[in-house]
Amino acid sequence: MSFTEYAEKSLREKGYKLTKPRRQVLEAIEKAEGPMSPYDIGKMMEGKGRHLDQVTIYRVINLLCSLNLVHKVFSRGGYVRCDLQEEEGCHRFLVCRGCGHLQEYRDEALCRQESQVAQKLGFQAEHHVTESSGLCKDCQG
Amino acid sequence: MSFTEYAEKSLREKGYKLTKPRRQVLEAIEKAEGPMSPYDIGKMMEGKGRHLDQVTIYRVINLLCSLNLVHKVFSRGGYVRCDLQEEEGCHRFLVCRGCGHLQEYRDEALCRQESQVAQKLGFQAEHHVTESSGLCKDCQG
DNA sequence: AGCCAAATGCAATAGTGTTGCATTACTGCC
DNA sequence: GGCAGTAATGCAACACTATTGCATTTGGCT
Ligand SMILES: [Mn+2]
Ligand SMILES: [Mn+2]
Ligand SMILES: [Zn+2]
Ligand SMILES: [Zn+2]
Repeated sequence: MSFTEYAEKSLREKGYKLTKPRRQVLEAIEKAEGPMSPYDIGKMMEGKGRHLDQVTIYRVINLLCSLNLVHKVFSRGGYVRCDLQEEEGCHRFLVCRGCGHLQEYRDEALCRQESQVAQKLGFQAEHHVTESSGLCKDCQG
Repeated sequence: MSFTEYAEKSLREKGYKLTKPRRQVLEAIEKAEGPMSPYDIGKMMEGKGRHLDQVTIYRVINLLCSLNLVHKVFSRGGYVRCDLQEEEGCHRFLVCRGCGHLQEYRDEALCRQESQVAQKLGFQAEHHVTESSGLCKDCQG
């Protein structure tokens, strides 16, 4: 199931309407290679003759983020589609400082250890947001 | 050694000038309880009768960030002083969703494991940025 | 005191994000 | 397929975040 298909299914199941702006934003994010800002999406639409209000784009993105269908990449600015459809737990990112390549991953053991370290400090962790920077396979050596 | 003292010492040692705007920003960040935006700092100054240009505040903050004297807290917006003076490695944050309380910590084992997981994916990690959300001691139970 | 590189101030510009309210358009139902 | 009701969008306005270029000032040095 493609990203857009999965996202549309998720929206339906949760009672959200499947509107034209939502479809368009999903399509834009599906096609994009890297993180897109809401502004980028607006420009892309404009380039195709269509028009989407900035506020609408923000609202759509917020919804998608809240459903974990897209994630904000803090170290880069912008939003990317989730590549780990329906995999539970915390989704993390590897960000290559050479080529900008982004990889999403998940690791339960890491979550456990992270929560355990927090516990020692008296903190009850619920969610971990991590972005590691470094070099991807292609950019090493 | 207080935050400001340590920061001023660091700036000197690295050949940066110790200017009035830099002192003022350091003082503002030292006093602040939570993360401050550059705009917040500007308003605070204005409130005290002084005036600092926004651009200057941004430049000072960028410098302090590059020296790891302050950190940006992505999940909240805004910048906080580093509480782990001169402790090597990746500094992480625990962010309470109840009261907003912020705690900075460090854990080498966590870094090792995180880098190891990345390695398995062919990625050579150099730095980890983590913000965990959950409940602090006071906000539990 | 005087030099000068570094840093600041100012002006302009662009991107990010939010709110309120009138209008539109999905969805479910007949 | 039309209709009703609610959810979502469009628009207008606004506030905050961030960057650039250039003229001017100033901290650190001799
Ligand atoms: Mn994900
Ligand atoms: Mn720190
Ligand atoms: Zn790379
Ligand atoms: Zn708390």
